[in-house]
Amino acid sequence: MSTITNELFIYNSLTGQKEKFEPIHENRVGMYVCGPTLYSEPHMGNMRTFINFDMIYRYLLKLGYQVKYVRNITDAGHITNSTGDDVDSIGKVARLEQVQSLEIVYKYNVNFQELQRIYNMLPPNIEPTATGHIQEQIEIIEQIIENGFAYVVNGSVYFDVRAYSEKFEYGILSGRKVDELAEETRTLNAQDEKRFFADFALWKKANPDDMQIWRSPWGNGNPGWHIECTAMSTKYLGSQFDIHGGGLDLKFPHHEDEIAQNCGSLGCNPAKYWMHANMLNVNGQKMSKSLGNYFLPKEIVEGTTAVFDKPYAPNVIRFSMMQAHYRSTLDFTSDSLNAAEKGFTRLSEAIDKLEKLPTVETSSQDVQAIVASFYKAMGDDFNAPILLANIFEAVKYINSISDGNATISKADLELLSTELTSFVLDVLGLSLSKASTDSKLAPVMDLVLDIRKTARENKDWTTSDKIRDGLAAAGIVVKDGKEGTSWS
RNA sequence: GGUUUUGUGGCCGAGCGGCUAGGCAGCGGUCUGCAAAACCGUCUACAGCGGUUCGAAUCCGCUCGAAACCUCCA
Repeated sequence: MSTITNELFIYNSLTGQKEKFEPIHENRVGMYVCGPTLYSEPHMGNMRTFINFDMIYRYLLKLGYQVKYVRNITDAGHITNSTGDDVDSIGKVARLEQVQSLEIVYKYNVNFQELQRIYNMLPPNIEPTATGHIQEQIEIIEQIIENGFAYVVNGSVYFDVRAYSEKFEYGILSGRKVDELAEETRTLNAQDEKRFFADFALWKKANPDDMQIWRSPWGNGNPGWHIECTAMSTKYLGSQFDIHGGGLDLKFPHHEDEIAQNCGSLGCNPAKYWMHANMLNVNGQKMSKSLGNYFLPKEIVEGTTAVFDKPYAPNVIRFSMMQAHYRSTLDFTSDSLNAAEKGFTRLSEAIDKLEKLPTVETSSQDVQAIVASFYKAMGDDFNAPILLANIFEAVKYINSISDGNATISKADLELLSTELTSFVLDVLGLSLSKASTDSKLAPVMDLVLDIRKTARENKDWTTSDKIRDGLAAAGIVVKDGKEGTSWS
C-alpha cells in the first residue's frame, strides 16, 4: 500500500489510452521532441511544451532510465510565402527577414539556449539541426519513392497518400480518414502539382526568392517540413523508439505525416508512445498578437510585458505550469500567477525548514506513504498537479513538526528530506534560492538579528521594528517564530 | 462543415462510478509586543436537460458554450 512503485503509465495519443510504459530496450528510453523553429523567439506557449517535456525527461531520469533525449532545431524548410500577392506591409517585413534568415537562426539559437537556462531546463542529449541533415532527408525520400509511396513532379517530390493508404492507415494518429478528407470542400491551389489533395511535399523545388537552397537528385530545392523529424529521429534513435512528443498543434499534419514517412520508408511507426502537450492560454484566450495577450518568456520574467503588471520569477512560472496537467490547457492570469507565487514561497520555506527539524523516536505520520504518493502521482501519466497536492500535504506535516504539533523520526526525516527535495528540484525542475546559506550574508544577518534580539528582550520595539523594516526594504523578510527568528 | 478535445466552487486547477484533491483568496480561532509566517476550524462546485446504475462531477444521449487542427505553416 505504501510501497514505492516505479510503475509508469503514459497516455498514448496513438491509442487514446493510458498504457503501462515498457521501453523497447530494457532500462533505456529513446525520446524525440519537436523543438523550436528559429525564425522567431519562442513564445510562452512554446515554452510550456518544452518545459513539460523537460519534466517528463526528468522523471524518466529519476526512475533510473538511461534516456536519450533528442530535440531538433528547425533552421530550414519552407520559409517562403510565395503567394505572389504580399502587397501588405506584413508581407514586406517577412520578406526582409527572409533575406537575413541565417542571421536570424543564429540570433534565435542563442536566445533559445538562454531561455533554457532561465527556465532551468535540462539540455537534451542531442539538439540536431535540419540543415545539418539534408543528406539524410534526401535518402529517406529516395527510399519512400522506391517503395512506391511518393512521386516526382517538376522538381518536387510528393508523398502519395492514396498509394500509402492501400498498405497503411493514413490518419491513424489524428483520427482523420482519407475518404472524409476527400469530401472536404477545400479548393486546391490552381497551380497544384499534387495528384491528390491530401498528398504533401517531401521535397520542394526552389523558388527564386529562397535564400537557402540545397541540391538533390530532383534538382535544387528545400526539404518538406515534416521530413526533417523523420530523418533526425531515425538517425539518432533508430527506426523505432519509445516516446515521440510535441505540442498538440503538431498532431496533424506534422506528426501524422511523420508516421506516414516512417512507415513509407522503414515500414513502421517511429514511436511506441506518442505524447502531446496542451496549449497555454492567457486571460482565457489563446495567445495572439491581435488580442494583446501575447508575450515572450523573457518579458514575463523581466516584467516588460503589458499583459501583467509585475514580473514573475521563472520558478513561479514553472511552478504554475506544474500545477496543471501537461495534457490540459492552462490559463495564465495575474490571479493565477500571484497564487502560484505565494504557493511556491510556501513550498520553498517548508523545504528550508527540513534541515532544522527536531527528530524523535517515532513519526506521527506514515512518511513511507507520503513518499509513495509522490511516485504514484508521477507514475500516473506524469500527474504533476497531484504530485504537488501530495507535496503540500508534506508541507503541512513539516510545518506541524516545526510548530511542535507533530513528530518525525530521524530515519523518516532523512527519507522525506531526500525525496521531497529530489521531486521538487530534480523532477519538477524548480530551484530554491537559499539566501540563508549565503556565505557572506549569513554572518552579517546573525549579527543584526542578535542585536534585534537584545532589543526585543529589552522591549525596545522601536529599535527592533527599525531593523525589521530596514531589512524588509532591502528585500529580506524577518519572521519571529517559536524557535527564534528566521529570515529569507 | 469535419477530426480531436473540453465546460468543476471567488480565481487557477486535480479527480473521471461510491472514499478530503491541492494552491491562492474569504470567514472564525490559536500563537504573537506588533507584523509576517504557521497551525486548527469553516464557507462557496461539478454548464443545462434526459438516460443507465443500488449509487454519477465521473458512463450514454441531446442542447448550449469554449479550444486545437483541417496540408507546404514548426
